[in-house]
Amino acid sequence: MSRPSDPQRRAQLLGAAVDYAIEHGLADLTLRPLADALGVMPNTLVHHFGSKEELLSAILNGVRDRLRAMRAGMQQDPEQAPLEGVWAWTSSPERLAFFRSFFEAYGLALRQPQRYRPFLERVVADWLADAERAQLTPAQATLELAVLRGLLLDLLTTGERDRVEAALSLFGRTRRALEGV
Amino acid sequence: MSRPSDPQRRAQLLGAAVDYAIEHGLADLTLRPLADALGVMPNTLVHHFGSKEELLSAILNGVRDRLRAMRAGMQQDPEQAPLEGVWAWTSSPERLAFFRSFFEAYGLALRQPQRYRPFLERVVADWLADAERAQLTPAQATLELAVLRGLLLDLLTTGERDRVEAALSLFGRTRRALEGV
DNA sequence: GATATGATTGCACAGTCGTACAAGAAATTA
DNA sequence: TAATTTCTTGTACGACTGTGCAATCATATC
Repeated sequence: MSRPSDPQRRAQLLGAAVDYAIEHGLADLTLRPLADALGVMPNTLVHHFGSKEELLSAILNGVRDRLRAMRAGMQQDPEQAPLEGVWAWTSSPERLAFFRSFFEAYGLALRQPQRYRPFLERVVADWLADAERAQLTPAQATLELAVLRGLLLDLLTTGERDRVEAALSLFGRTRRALEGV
Repeated sequence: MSRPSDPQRRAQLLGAAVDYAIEHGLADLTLRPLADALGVMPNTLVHHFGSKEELLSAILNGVRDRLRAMRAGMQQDPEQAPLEGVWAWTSSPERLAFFRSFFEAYGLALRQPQRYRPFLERVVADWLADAERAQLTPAQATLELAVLRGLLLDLLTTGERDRVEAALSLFGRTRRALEGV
């Protein structure tokens, strides 16, 4: 008796919006330029997401989901130590633009936790769940995540890959030293 | 022959603007509410800073300067290991609101590096300079900064202080283990 | 084919944005 | 006091914001 709602349409728009946001940033996002890029009217976005605020929240979740999906598809080099492998993948030049937007999203979410709670609830928990599967203790997983994200912040800030990777290598050595004790 | 320009006026306005930004956030900052809070007209801000964009850049630098000034005034407990002392000071509840804004500023700056270059140029370099004075190697200083900021991100995200501090303690142990080798 | 509903559009509106411009107030020197 | 410059204000304007409403198009069922 009626036209069924298309559940893929929202996901399709969201994917394109996430692409756009990663390229153009999140903080200054407005509906009209975004809608132009997607080839739709601003109203269409409001229709599918309710409001700009909800759209932005969905985009943040999309950025986080994309990180999770990217990491799930990551091929670990068996020659490398686990953390070094994750670092090599993470800090690869073609992914740095994404992580710039990731940290922008992270900063916005931290500033308005009630608004972006879904992002915050999983941005750490996802990693901990993966690490648990790798049989790390919560403390180990937490420390690895902190080192990884902290060093990534540094690399994005300064571009001084040698110094940053020397720090990572130092971390690897200290860890192995503890295991040897 | 003329009224002299007041060099303190700009600094005074900037200080109040930084206070306001730390309380209300940076991404959604607009001139009118800010000017209201400072008891001036929006034009006054434009007069002293040139434009909203330059004001925002000055605020970011102000946030970074405030962190530096706060850390310079930090009293280190001689009983504590250096890094644990810095962590205790950093993660103190009354400072978490500040660091929320700090990471918001950091995220915005990473997204538009040309616009906020002064912030980025010193947000890591300041720490490295301090660490060099403490006779740390660049790799050590870089790793400590990454651990500290990474764990702080985690704490701000999850509030799970026990897990985060367990990770810090683990880091301390691994470091001491390496020294012992 | 009629009909009902989702998806999209076009238009419009009220509100807010940054800021340009000109005038007044304040403060200094000649 | 007069002159000069900074600081501040008041007003105003055009641009842009998000989004509500009604109409139109598209796609399904009866």
